[in-house]
Amino acid sequence: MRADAERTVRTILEAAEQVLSADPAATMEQIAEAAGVARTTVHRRFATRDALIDALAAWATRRFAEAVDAVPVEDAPPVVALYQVTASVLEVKIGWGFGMTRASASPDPEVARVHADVQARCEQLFRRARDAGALRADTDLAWARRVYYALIHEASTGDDGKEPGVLATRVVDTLLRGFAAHPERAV
Amino acid sequence: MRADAERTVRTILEAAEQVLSADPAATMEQIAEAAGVARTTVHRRFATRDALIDALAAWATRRFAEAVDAVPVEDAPPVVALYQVTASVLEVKIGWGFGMTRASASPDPEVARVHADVQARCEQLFRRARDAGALRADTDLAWARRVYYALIHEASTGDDGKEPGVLATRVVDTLLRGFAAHPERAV
DNA sequence: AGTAGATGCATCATCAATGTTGCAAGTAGT
DNA sequence: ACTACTTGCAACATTGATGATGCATCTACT
Repeated sequence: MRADAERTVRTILEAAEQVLSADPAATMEQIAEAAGVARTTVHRRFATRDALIDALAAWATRRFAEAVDAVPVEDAPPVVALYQVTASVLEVKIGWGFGMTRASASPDPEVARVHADVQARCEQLFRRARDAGALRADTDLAWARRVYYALIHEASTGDDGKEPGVLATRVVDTLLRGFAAHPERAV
Repeated sequence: MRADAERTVRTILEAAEQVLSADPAATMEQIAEAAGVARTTVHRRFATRDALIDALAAWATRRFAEAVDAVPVEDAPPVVALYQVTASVLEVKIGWGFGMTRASASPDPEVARVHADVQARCEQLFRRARDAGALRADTDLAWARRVYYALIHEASTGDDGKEPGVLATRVVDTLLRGFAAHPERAV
């Protein structure tokens, strides 16, 4: 593939993530328009709509895996690692958008594997944090992970323009402390 | 309208909420199937797909408004009121699903008004909580509200079968305290 | 400069979803 | 029991999205 074609593919995928996360029923036309290319070009690169979506899932998964891999999780205290992972993930602008939600159902087993792998790393990180005493001993890890995902999603879709570091601080801070002034006697 | 027709409309709306929140691009056929009626019946009750979606937004908004109105927010300490509102909202099984996300963009000004009203009550509740010292003084109310919505959404879409009270406890607890064992020195 | 590859544009076929209608069978409310 | 309403079913027209193709133009790489 020529270099300009490679760029086009990336542009289309980014536009697709953007458009589809806003409206999962968006048409190829809308995606093409957002990418600034003709609709036929999209079809030349991705045979069918499903093929585009699968490619998007694979792409988003790869980017997230890279973001997570970039952090030496094992070498830092759990909470520090959590912050670094969060910042790294938020660095990837695509948000916890359309591509990621489809990754687990991808027909490509490799994609599903990578996605499950990232999920497992996340789970593991929370377990370490709990075992290290950073999280309460009775923490429901599945619930904690879901809340973590939701917070990342909120942070990534909200007011943009903020530094990833600032957003990561907000996410981790909220995840750990909540909003109460006196948490120990909140409930 | 006859009583059985009234039931059918409700069944369709509930099925639509269920199906569309799982897949916003779902077809009328899928909705009809989920409702256990013929597709033509859906079209008889809702002239167009948009009409169905608008009706769904109106219906969901009304149910949420009722759930919020059922709580005497002013008569209780903010945190207690927050818990009660949460439980009341979670009682309404539809989750923070498809209907609610469309309510703010509804063509019916009355629906938009009610939706904005609920939002304002929520905002107000958080402000009271902050002013009363229950939330930290530097709390970003918009962020807190978004996190609150996200938590309700997660709680309502997760493992079902749990009592609304249990879920509400989990939501409010997470919102206020987070997961840290020692919040005061978490960050 | 030359060539293979890439894009835009116009056009076409196909298909699935939408929306409509008529009719027969069933049911709520009197 | 009667009637008006409701539903299911089958058939149909319409529309919009999808996907394919041929051709002219342009551009990246050698």
